[in-house]
Amino acid sequence: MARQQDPPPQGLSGQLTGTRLSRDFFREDVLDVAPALLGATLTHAGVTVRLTEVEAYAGEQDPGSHAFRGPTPRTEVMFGQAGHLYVYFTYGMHWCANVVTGVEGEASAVLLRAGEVVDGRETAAARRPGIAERDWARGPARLALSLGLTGEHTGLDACEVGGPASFHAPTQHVPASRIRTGPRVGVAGLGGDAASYPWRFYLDGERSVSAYRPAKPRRRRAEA
DNA sequence: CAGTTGATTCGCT
DNA sequence: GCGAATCAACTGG
Repeated sequence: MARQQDPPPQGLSGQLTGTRLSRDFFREDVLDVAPALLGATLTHAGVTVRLTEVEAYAGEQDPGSHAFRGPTPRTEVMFGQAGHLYVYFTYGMHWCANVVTGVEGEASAVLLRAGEVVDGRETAAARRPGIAERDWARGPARLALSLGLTGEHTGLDACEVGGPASFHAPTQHVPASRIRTGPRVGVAGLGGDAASYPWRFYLDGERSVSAYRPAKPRRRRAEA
């Protein structure tokens, strides 16, 4: 088959997205890739989301990572090639999407936590019936839903030219002063030490990013 | 706005 | 079995 052109990120007679992110971009250290993804876009299934919040997970060295206890059928893709998607199921009902980073075997990945829909709004609206636009991709499960990403898409190579998913760099430079960091959200296995891993990165002042909410230990209902 | 709660399936011990 | 990288709906301010 003839070599396909990089599919234009849809609609938007122009410059909503920058150059496509290559596999080399994702092969770098996850702590470098994660902040560099802020302001970048992910396009899949007719919708483009501009990323405003991500989290870094550093493979087998990271007690918060699904890869911490080594490869399993679920996490196998994390140990593979950078630029592939790792989409996992949680809380009995939600899908969340990551992109694998680093060298093969390292199992690091960036969780895509929030963004704003910048193209394919009709499609996104249909996928998020009755939900306010600012909430369409606010939160990892909502973001995956807006993009139509589920477990079927785990292992999908977002760097494959002509493939169904692609990342593109921000059109405008994102100043470092707009990037904030903080503890990761809802991560178990850290023994309350989430603050030791300030690997959540977000753009300050974005409506699609809510302020950090400490995960309050769930108080078992009504004492006495 | 902040805080609380039930929903519901899978992965791993 | 247990608990999860969460969400939507609801309450009260």
